[in-house]
Amino acid sequence: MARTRGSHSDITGPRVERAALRLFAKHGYAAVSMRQIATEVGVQAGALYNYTPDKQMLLVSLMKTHMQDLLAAYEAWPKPVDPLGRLEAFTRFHLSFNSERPEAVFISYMELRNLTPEHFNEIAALRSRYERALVEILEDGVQDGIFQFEDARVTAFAIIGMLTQVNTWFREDGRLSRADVEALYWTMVQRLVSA
Amino acid sequence: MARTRGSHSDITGPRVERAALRLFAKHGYAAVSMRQIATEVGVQAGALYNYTPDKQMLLVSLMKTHMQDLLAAYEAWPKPVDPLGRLEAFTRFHLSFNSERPEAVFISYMELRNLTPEHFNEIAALRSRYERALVEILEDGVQDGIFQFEDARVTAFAIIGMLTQVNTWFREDGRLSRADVEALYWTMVQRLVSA
DNA sequence: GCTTGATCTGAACGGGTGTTCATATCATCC
DNA sequence: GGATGATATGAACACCCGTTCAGATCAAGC
Repeated sequence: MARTRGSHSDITGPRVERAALRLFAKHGYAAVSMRQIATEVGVQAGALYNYTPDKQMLLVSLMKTHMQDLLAAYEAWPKPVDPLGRLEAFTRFHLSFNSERPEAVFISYMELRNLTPEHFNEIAALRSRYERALVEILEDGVQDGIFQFEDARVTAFAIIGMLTQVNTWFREDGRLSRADVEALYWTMVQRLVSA
Repeated sequence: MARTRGSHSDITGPRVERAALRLFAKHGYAAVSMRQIATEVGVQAGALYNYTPDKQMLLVSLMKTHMQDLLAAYEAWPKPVDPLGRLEAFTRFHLSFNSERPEAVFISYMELRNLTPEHFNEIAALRSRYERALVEILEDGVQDGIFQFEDARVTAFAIIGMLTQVNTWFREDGRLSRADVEALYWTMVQRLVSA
């Protein structure tokens, strides 16, 4: 038998990506086989190669898409002009965006080591564009005299580190709502930088 | 031929662990084969089974050892009695301990998903003992009136998140020394909690 | 309703996987 | 110096891997 229900390129393609995302996040890139992904999609392993040249590019595509989505969404996020408002926007954006796609966030951090150097550099460049956005906010705030700290880059790393860590413990049905968490972290971010 | 150079149980054992630690950290548990570990040790794959019942237990053993080392080292670390001094001790201990064994830290965070539920719970219990130590410092400081924040557990997570993240960017030969980093982060931790 | 092209199957490829075990080697003790 | 036990080899086991491809199937266009 061949396939039993017709042509579904535009349906199968996204399903392959979602299955790969889910399985890579759960078990790790190396631990997931093409046959497992195919089974989740409801297809034979060979059919996956209509949608990706190989397994590696499936991972690269997921990570690249995620980083590009991150940058695009951040650019589209409403931002005030004053540094304090921009810092609040960054904080809330980061928490909100990351909480909505924990699997992609996890993969994009965790599977960097499974990339070839070229792909790694590509992803790293996207990531550092995002980090630089925060550094610029911090530097602007210092010039305005409303922020104060010793090292903008380290402070930016600290902020991103503490915000990203939320995904490791936050649960939808837990003690705190998303709004609670946003409020708590925005308070902490302010403490970290306020003059 | 059999082995060519005699009995080395007490030498080979640690070498197996070190090789596994290095390779798991670099490529991920699932991506590393027993034959790769054996090659790094300079032995055939079968010989590894003199030192571990299977591959899974090799990982579990590394993670458990790391977490136990962490707790033991923290208990042995000199600690003042006042909350502020204890918080500084915790901060400096965490940075110092983690910077000395980045591979074990990485594995213990990254490979949790490759553990069976029982082993996962065992490791998670050790980890939360460590986290609870920080929470207690924070709560004591609030009672003394020298700390102030809205939620001790979230603050503890934030602190640990930002401290642990250092390992992702710190380089021995970078712009900042370990002492620089310790000082910067101790300042930031104080800002996060001071009344 | 026939053709075309996209999509999928199913089998096959060479090679790698974790693990076991009979056998060989060697350090140590008597 | 011969026996013993710990340690290592190397081959084998059954199975899974990513990838390829000829051929089957089906939707859409004429």
